[in-house]
Amino acid sequence: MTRTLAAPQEHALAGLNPAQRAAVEHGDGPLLVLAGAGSGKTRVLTTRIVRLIRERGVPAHRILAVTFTNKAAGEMKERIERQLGEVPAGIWAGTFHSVGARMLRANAALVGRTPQFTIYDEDDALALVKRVMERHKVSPREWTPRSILSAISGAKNALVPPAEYEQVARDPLGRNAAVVYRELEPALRALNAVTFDDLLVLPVQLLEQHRDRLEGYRAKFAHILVDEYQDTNRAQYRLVTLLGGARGNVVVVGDDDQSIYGWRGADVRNILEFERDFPGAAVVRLEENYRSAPPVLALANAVISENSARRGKVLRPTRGGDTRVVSVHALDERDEAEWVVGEIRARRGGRDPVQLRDVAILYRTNAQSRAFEEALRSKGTPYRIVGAVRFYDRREVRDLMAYLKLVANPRDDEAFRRAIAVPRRGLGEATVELLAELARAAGLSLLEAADRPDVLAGARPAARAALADFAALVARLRRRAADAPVDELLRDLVASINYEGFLRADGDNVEDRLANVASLVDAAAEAVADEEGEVGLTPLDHYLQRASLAAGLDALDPTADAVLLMTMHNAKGLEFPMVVISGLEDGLFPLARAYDDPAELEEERRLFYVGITRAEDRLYLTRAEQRRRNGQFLPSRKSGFLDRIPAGMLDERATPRARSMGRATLLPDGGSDVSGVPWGGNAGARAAGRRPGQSVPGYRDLGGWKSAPEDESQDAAAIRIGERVRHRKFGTGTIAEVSGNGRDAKVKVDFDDEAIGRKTLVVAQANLERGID
DNA sequence: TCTTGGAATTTTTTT
DNA sequence: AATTCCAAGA
Repeated sequence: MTRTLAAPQEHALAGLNPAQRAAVEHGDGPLLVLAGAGSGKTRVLTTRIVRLIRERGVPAHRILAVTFTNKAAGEMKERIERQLGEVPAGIWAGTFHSVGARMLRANAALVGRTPQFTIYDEDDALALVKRVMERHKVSPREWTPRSILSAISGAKNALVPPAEYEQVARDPLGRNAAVVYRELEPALRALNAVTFDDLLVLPVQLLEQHRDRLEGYRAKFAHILVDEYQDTNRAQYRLVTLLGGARGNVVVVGDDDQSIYGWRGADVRNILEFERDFPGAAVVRLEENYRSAPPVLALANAVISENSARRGKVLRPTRGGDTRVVSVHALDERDEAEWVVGEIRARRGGRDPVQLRDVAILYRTNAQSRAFEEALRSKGTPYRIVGAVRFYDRREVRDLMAYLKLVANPRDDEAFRRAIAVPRRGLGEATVELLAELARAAGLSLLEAADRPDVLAGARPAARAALADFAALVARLRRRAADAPVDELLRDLVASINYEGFLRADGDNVEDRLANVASLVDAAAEAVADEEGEVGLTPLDHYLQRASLAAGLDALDPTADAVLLMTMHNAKGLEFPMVVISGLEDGLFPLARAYDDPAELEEERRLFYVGITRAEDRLYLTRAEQRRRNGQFLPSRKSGFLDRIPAGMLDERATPRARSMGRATLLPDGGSDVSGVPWGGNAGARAAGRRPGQSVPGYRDLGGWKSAPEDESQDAAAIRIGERVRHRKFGTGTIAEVSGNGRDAKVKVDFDDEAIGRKTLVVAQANLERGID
C-alpha cells in the first residue's frame, strides 16, 4: 500500500473517515473500536498515539500499547516514529506476554524469582510436568503429560489457582491435573522459571497482592491501547482492567468476527460485553474496508453471516476490482500444490503481474505446508515459511540454548539436564538421577551439586570428575557472560564443547545443522542489547528473554521476494494481493472435531473469514479429493463452508489432473458431471487401503469415476519444448517444459489465452492435439 | 553408558 | 511419513 508520506507534524488526521477520526480524537475514558477486517484499525491506533503525544502532551513512557505479535509492536513504533518525526522513547509496546515478562523482571523478588528467570516454552514445561508426574505417581500412560499440561494451562489462563482448582476439578483428568498443578508451582519457583501462562498470571498476582505496585503502574500508564482485543483471555483481560480500571483510559480495538483463539482461553465475551465492564464506554464502528476487492468482501460477508454469535456487521467495499474468487478442485495435495505454484508462476507474467512477496498460501494445519514446500522447491520458486518447525525448536539450536539458559539461570535444572547430555561425556541417566537425588536432599540445584565433592561422595570417581568439569565450564562461561556479547559467548561455547565434532560424529544433515548453528551465532550478534530502559541485565539475559518470546512471524526477513506460507492463525493482521486458502475439505477445514460443537464450528468459520479477508485482489480456495494424513491417503469431501456459498460467487475450476480423471474415466453411461453416481471400485478407497465397495463412515460418496484403464494410450513421438498443441478446453498453446516419461509424462503448456496461462498437464490424460499450425 | 533397531504413535491452531 | 519411545545388546 502506498501512502504519501506527508511531512511529519502535518495531516495526522487527513484521509481518515469520520469513524476513524472519532476514534482518534476520542478524549479520556474507555473506548471500544469495533474494527472490521481491513478497516484501518492499525492506522487509527498509531495516529491516536501520535496525537496523544503531540497534541495532548502525553509522554511516550506513559503509554502502553499491546499488540498481538512483537513484530506488530515494532511496526507500530516505526509508523509512530515516521508520523512523529522522532522515536517514541520509553513507550511500552509489545504482546501481553512480553509486557508481563517486563513487569516480572522489574519485580521478580515479589513472585519468588530473580530477574534472570527462564521462560519455559511448551517443550520445557512438558518435560517438567513429566518429572512432577513421576514424582507424584500420576501415570503418564493413563494421563498424557500433554493433557495434564493443557488442563493446567486452561486453569492458569482462567486465573484459577491450584487450591481453587483442586476444589473445582471433578473429572478424573482434572483430579490428576490438580495434583500436578499443586506441585508444579513450587517446582517452577525452585527452578527460577515461569511458563508462558505465568507471564500473564504472575503479573496479575503481583498487582493484586502488592497495592504499591498496582498504584505505581496505574500512575505510570496514562493510556492503554489494546489491539486484537477479541483474542484476550481471562488473565489478559484482568491485566487490562487492573492497569486501566481506575482511570479508564483504555482503548480496545477488535472484531468479534475474527476471534480465533477460543481454544486457548480467549473469550469473545470480553468484546461482546465491553460496555458492561466499562460503563460509559464510547463505541466506534469501522465498517469501511480499504483492503479487499468487492468479490472478496462479498464472499467474506456471505461466509460470516452464517454465524449467530456475533454483534453483526457488514463490511463495505471502498475500492474497485472485479476478479472473481477462484475455487479449485484437485486430485490430491500434490496436485493442489502444483496447481497453485503453476498459477503463481503464471501470474508473475502477463498484465497486472504479482510479485512473489505479494502471495500468501494459507492452511489450517502446519502439516499441509509440506506439499507446497516441495512444489515450490521443485520449481525453484523462493518461499518463506512461518511457524511449523520453528528455528528455536531445532535440536542443535535447543542444545546450545540449553547451555545459554543454564549460564544465565544456574537454577534451571531442565536446562542442566539437556546441556549435560550434549555432547556425551560419560554421564548417563543413572548418574543424573543420582545427582538429582543428592541435590534434592541437600537443597541444591543440579549445577550447584555437580560442583560439590562432599555431596557427591556416593558417585563414581569418573562421574564426579565429569560433573566437576561440566560445572567449571558453565562457571567460566558465566563469568564471560557478565559483559561479553552473546555471539562471542556462543562461539566460545561451540568451541569448548567441540560441538561441530559432535555433530559430525552424530551423522545426518550435518551441513544443515552447522548452518543452523552459524545462523544462531549470527542472529545473536545482531541482537544488539536494546535495553529499552531496562538496566542491570547482561546481554545474555536480554537475548534469552527476547528469544523465548519471539513468535514465528517475528523472525521473518521482510525484504525477501518470496511466497509466504503459514497457518491462517499466523496470518491474522496481514494482507496480500494474492491469497490461497488450501485444504477446504470436510474434516480438515473445518476440522472434524468441530462438528459436534456449534461454538467450535463458528470459530472455524471465523478463521475462514480471517483467511478470506487477508486478500486484496485475488483469492483462491483449493481442495483435494484425497489427501495423505499420517502417511495414509484419505478420501475427502468438499468443505461444508463451500456448500453454503451462494452460487455464482465462485469461479469453479479443476486442475488438469482432476479434470482429466473426471473426463477420461467417467462411467460411459453416466452424465458428464460427478454427482449422484455411486462408487464402483475407486482410487480413493484403494489408496486408503480399503477394498472397493467398503464405505467410509462419515463421507458421502464422491461420485462415479473409476481408475483409468491400464492400456491407456501413451503414444508415439515424445513431445518437444516449443511444439504447438491444442487442448480441448484451453485452446492452443506452446510446450514450455517436459518432465517424466511414459504414463507419468507431464508437460507445461503456455496457453495463448493469458487468462489461462501456464498449465501442467499429464500427457497421457490431456488429449492434446498435436501437429497444428 | 550408549547405540540401535523395531514398535508405537501421531491433538489443530500459539504466546 | 516421521518422529518418538522402548528394550535389548555392545
